[in-house]
Amino acid sequence: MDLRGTVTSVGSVRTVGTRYGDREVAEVYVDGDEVTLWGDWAETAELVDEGFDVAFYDLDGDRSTTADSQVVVEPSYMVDVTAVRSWVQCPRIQYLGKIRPTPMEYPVVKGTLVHQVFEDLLRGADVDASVERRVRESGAEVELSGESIEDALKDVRQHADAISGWLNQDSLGEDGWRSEVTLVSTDLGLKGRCDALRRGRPVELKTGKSVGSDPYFQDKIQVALYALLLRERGVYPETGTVIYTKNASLDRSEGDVSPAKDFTVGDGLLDFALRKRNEVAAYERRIEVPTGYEAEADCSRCFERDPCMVVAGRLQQESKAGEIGEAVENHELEFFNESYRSIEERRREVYGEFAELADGGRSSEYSITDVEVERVEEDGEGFVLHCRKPPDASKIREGDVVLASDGDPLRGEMARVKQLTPEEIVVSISEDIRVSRFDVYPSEFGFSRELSALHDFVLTGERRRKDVFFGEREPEFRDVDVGSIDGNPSQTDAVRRGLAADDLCLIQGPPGTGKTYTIARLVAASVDRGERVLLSSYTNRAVDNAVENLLKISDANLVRVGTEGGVGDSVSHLMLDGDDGADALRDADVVAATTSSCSGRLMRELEFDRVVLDEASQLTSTAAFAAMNRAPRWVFVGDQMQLPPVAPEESVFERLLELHPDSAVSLDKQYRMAQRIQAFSAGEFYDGTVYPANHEVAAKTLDDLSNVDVDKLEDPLRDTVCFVDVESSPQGNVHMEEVEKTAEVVETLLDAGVEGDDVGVITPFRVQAAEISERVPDDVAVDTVDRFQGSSKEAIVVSLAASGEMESPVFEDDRRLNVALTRAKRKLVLVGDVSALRSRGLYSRMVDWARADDTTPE
DNA sequence: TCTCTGCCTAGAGGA
Repeated sequence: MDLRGTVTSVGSVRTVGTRYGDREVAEVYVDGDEVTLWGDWAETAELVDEGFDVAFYDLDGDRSTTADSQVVVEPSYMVDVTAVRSWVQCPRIQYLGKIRPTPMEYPVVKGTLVHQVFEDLLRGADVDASVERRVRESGAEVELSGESIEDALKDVRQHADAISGWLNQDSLGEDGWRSEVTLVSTDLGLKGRCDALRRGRPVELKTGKSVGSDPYFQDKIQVALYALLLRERGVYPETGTVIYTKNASLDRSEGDVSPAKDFTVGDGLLDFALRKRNEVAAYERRIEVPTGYEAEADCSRCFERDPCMVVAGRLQQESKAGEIGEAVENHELEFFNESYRSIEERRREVYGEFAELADGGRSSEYSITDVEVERVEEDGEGFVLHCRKPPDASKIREGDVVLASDGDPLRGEMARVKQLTPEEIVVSISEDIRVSRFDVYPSEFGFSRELSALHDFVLTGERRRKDVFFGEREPEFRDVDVGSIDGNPSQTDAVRRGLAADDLCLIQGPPGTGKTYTIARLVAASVDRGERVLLSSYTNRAVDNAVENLLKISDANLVRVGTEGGVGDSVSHLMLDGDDGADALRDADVVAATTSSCSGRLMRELEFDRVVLDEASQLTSTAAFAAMNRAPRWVFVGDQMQLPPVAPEESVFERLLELHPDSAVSLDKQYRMAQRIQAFSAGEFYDGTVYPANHEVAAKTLDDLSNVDVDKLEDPLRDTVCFVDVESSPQGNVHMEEVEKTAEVVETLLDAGVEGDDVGVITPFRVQAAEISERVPDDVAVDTVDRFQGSSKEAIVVSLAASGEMESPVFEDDRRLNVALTRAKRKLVLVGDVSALRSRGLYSRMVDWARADDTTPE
C-alpha cells in the first residue's frame, strides 16, 4: 500500500533482534497512523520532524516497510539530480554550488562544448564540423576562460574523437540513442536531465578521467537517480554507463582506461541514492546550511576546501573544514540570511507548480492543449514542429522553454517556442515525438542567478559599494559640466547628476517624462568622457528599447549580450557572433544586457565604470546585484509610483530612495498625454509635480490624427477621457459584458478612422485580455496592465474588470491603476461597473474625474 | 481564482 501525509510524531531509532539478525527499526506517525520503518529506512526517522510531508510506497498491510518499499521525504521539494551528486561528495559542496556562481574556468567551458558535440554526434553530425562550429560559437567564453581558440579546438577534438571512436564500435550505431532527456517525478520529488539514453539505459558523459574499473561513486549515484526516474516511466534499466572522455589520452599502464564504464544499477544502490535525495530535501525544507559533518567527507583532500572555509568565515557558519577570514558586518549577514531565505521560499512556491503539472488539472494559463502537429521540418539542431491550436490565455510566450507531450506533461520533452500566434505555435525540439499539448516548465533558473549575485555582493563585493547600499555611507558627487537639453531643465539635471555621481544617482521618471531619452543622453555623455558603461534592465524589451534610443544619438561601440530568443530583431546585429573573440567585449564602450544575463559566466568577467539600470523600481535588490556588481557607480532609473517587483519585496529603487533621498532627481515634464488625461495621475500620485511639456502636448486630441473623423463618435466617446458603465456579473476573472462593450468601443474608434495600430486595450486580468483579444482585429494591442507598462498608444481602452467589493488582490496596489491610466496619448476610455468601482476610494474618485465632461445622466 | 521575466541549466581536479 501507498501512504502520504504529514508527520505527527517521530519515534527513535533502535536495534532489535529478528530471525534475520539485528535490524534497525523506528516508528513514524503520519496523520496519527503508525508506520514502521525497517533497516536503512529507519534512518528517515532522524531526518524528519513534526510537520514534514512524507510519502511511503509499497508498505505491507501493517504499514511496515518491506524489501520493495520506498520512502520519500518532502516529495513536493523537487531535488535536482546534480544536487544529490554533489551532496554525496560533501553536503557543503552542494551548498557552495548553490550559492556560488559558476566560475569562468576553461574545464567548465570545455565540459559544455564536449556535451554539445556529443549531442551533435548522436544526431549523426560530422566530428570536424561539430567541433569547429561549437568552439567558434563560444569563442568569447573560451578566451575569457584563459584558453586560445586554437588550443580549445585541438582539445575538444580529442574528447570528441574518444566519443566517436567509442560510438563507432557501438552495435546500436546512431539508432537506439536519445540525447538530453528531461526526467521529472513528483512522486519521488526528483528531476534531472540525463545526457543520453542508450536503449533505455542512462548514459552520463564526463570530460575527466577515471582509471579504476568502476566509475566514481558520485557519478554512479547520478546515473542511479536517472535510472530511478526512468522506472517511474515504466522503463527498468539494469545497467548504467559513465563515459570518461579523457581516458582515451591516458597510458594503458595506468589501468582500465576504456572511456565507457558500465555498472549494475541494483535495488540497493537505487534505495541508497533515494535516501541521499531525502537528506537533501530535509535540509532544504529547514532552509539549513550543512556543516560537512553530515557525511564522512575528508576535508584534507578536498579541492573546494578554501572556498568552503572562506564562506564559512565570512558568514559565521560552522564548517568541518574550519573557517578563515573576517566575518561580514552584522547587518550584511542579516541581509544575506534574510535574502537567502526569501529566495528559497520562492523556489518552493515554484515547486508547487510541478505538483499541478502532475495532476494534469493545471489551470489553462499554464498550458496550450488540443494542439495538432501539421508539419515537421528537420534542421541542424533537431526538429521544428508547426502546430495548429485553438486560441489560448496561457502564460506561454515566444522564446519560452516548454514541455511538449502527448498528454502527460511529466513525460514530455523540452521544446523552445519559436513563434506564437492565436492559431499557430512553432517550436524547436530535439526529438520528433507525438505532441498534443505544451506546458510551462516551472523554472528555478532565476533563483540560482539571484543567489550567486547575492554571494558576490555580500561576500566579495567592495566595501564602499556595500556601505552605500546599506546606508552606512553617503553617496558622493563631483562637479561636471554637461550641455543642456533644450527646454527641459529636469532632464539636464538628471544627466548632470547621473554623470557626477561617484556612487549612486536615482532618476525618478513619471510616465511619459522621457526616461529613455534621458538614459540615452546620459550614456552618450558618459562614453564621451571615456567611460565604459553597462546598460541594463530587467526585461529584454526595455534593454532593446534603451539600445535603439542610444544609437539614435550616439555612435558608441555597443555590444548586446543575450540569447537568440530574447534579443529583439532590431538590435540582434549588435550581438557577438562566431568570429568575435573576447576583445569585442573588452573594447566595447557600452555593453547592454538584462540583469539576469549580468550574472552569467560571460558578463561576470567584465568590469565597467558605470552601470545605468532601467526599470529599477521593478527589481528586487538581489535581482539588481548582478548589474551592481559590475561597476562602482550606479544610476537607477525608475518610478516608485508604477508597478513594483512581482516578488513581495521592496524594490532596489525604493530602498535606496529611502536611504539616500538626496541622491534622487525627478523628471517633471511629460510628453505623452493630453492635459486632460494626465491630470488624475498627476494629482493622485505625483502631488501635482508633473506637467505637460508644452502647449502642444497639453492640447493633443484625436482630431490631430489624419483620417480620424470625431463626428462619428457619439457621447460620451467624444470626450478625451470618458467612462462607459457596464453592469458586471463575472465568471471567474472574465467579465463578459465588459468584454463585449470594450470590443464595441474599439470598433467605434476604428470606424471613426483611428488606425488599429494606434489603439490599445488594457485590463488587469490575463483571461479578460484573452477574451477581448479574440473580439478585436489583430493589429489592436490587447494586454494586461503589467505587460503594458513601458508602452503607450494614441487611444487606450481600459477594461477595469471590477466587481463586488473589488476583493481581488489585483486591485490592492494602487500603482497598477496609475499605470493603466497613463498609457493613452489622446483618448482614454474607461469601461467598468460603477457600482463596484464605488467601493474603493481611489477608483471612485477616478469615476468622478472621468465623468467630469459627461453631460449624459448617470 | 492576481500581476510575471529571466535563462541554454553543462562541471576538471583525488582516492
